[in-house]
Amino acid sequence: MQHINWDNLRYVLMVANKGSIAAAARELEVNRTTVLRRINKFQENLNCRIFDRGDAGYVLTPEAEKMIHAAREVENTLFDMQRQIAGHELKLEGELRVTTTDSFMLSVLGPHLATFRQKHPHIVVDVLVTNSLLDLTRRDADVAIRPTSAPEASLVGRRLCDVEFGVYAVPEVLTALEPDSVLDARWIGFADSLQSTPIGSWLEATVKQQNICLRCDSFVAIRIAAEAGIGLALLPRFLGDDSAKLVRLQLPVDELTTGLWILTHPDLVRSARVNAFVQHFTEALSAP
Amino acid sequence: MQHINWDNLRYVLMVANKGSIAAAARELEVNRTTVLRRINKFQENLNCRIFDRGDAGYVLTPEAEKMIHAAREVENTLFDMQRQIAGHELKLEGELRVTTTDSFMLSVLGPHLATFRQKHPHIVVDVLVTNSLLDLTRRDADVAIRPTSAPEASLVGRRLCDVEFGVYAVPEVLTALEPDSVLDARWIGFADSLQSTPIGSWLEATVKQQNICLRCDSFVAIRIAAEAGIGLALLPRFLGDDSAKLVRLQLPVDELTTGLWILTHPDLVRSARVNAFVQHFTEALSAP
DNA sequence: TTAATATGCTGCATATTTGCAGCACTATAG
DNA sequence: CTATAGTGCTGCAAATATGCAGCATATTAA
Repeated sequence: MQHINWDNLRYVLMVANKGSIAAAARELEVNRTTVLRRINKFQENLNCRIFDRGDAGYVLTPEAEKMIHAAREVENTLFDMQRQIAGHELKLEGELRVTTTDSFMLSVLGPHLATFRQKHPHIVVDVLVTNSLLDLTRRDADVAIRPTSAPEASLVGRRLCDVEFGVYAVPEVLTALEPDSVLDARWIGFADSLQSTPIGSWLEATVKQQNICLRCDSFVAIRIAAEAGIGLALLPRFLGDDSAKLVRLQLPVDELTTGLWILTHPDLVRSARVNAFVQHFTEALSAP
Repeated sequence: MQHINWDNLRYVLMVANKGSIAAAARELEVNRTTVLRRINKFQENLNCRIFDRGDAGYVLTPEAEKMIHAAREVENTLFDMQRQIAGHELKLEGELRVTTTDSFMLSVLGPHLATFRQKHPHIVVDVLVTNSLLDLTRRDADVAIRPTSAPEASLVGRRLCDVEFGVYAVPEVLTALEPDSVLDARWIGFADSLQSTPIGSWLEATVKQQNICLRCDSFVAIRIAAEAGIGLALLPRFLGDDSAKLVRLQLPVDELTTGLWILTHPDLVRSARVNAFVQHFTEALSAP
């Protein structure tokens, strides 16, 4: 009996998740051919057809559903295991993965990463700047710094500071405004992960859909668009006030003030590296 | 972050089970160096020391205990999965693993394997002749043919026929016997898996320990030893009666009559191959 | 004591896996 | 319609994993 290669299971699961060899290969950061061959080898060893060819990739056979369920169990067990191990790591050295958005990278993390590096020269920080949410459960990242009104219950962390918002535009846009017609003007909206935040909800409730003329998933990009005169923009004040071209409107949006949080997985709270990082940024950014 | 190779987990688990690189390599049927390198790679990627050097191999570090527990869970999940898949295999082709002892191979399976092969030419039967018990849960084998008074509750199967026993010896040994001193004579005893059977218990209760001058884990080997004049032997009648050199004693051992069973795992009862095999041998061997 | 057997580990040769380039096919946009 | 972008798949070259031989050390048996 031929042993199945357990590592091929990881590939099978990714193809099942992503729906195609090519997409799975991108996620796994290997060549497409590798994924194809491993899938075929796995099916051959197991003597079981897991995938059928679909229009745009691979679809699971009905009989493989249970198998994928088992594979997911295995994956969860192994992620748990890895977090447990990482959570007990007491050395102030090695890799630490931190995720945040481009805007907070620009404004918040940049200066303090240098001081952290000076204090802990043997910790290698991988900063993952992305405007989509990385999954701390799956070890996509060890620490997340992001704004949220209510952190996920499964994570632990602390509030670093408040992020205040303001509505901004270039003077040309403001001049063209009719009195009391701010909400009928052209606005820059939110895409993807920004859409499902409280500020995204606010904008959706406040501005008519046809008045949204552009959507971005990044505050930096929104600022650039606003500076180009595309429309009104709701921005964190640290970004808007910092622009030489933008003027802030006297539109009260205090209720949108949001906490900036530093979060990690409960399994990682005892990790020396994670602790060092959280402590450093808490001290650097906390309100007095 | 470096992905851990899930297949290395299989190696880690085997080293944990066997206690040394060398023993694990034998079990996994790979070179020792391969095991060593995979262990080291796994520890390096996980940044966690799993094993310490012991006097005679590798011992688990205390912090790795939880990890091994998780690995065992993974293993069980994957064995379950494989059995589920194999259990739904409807083709009368491919590999089938059958385990039995050398004595039943000689006397029972041999002739009927040929007729099975004629009937099902696309099923490849791997016969695992061993006097130790293979684990059907772990897929060491798909079907077991062995004598037992009570099959394991977790397995399913049927009773093929009765195996009657008799006490045998060569005439020279019988001539040297004092009257009514059979139980004080020299006997050939049972080793390993035969020891913990009802016949093993009977012999232990019936013959004094100092009168056991040899132990074997195989009835074929016991017959050979008896034919060499070493002592008295308790043998299945199909083996003893078939010997030109051995004489059967008029010692009543009817209560030792044991069922010969064909067993499989519940997950495999719907497999076409398993069913074909079980049916064939049931018909061939069942009492009328 | 010596010899044999077991263990882990290192360096070189061989085998296997992976990446790359390209092909065929399908769907979409201009 | 053509061009582009996406998909899966095949064959060759490069990279990686594995096996083999041998060394060092420890244990056991004669």
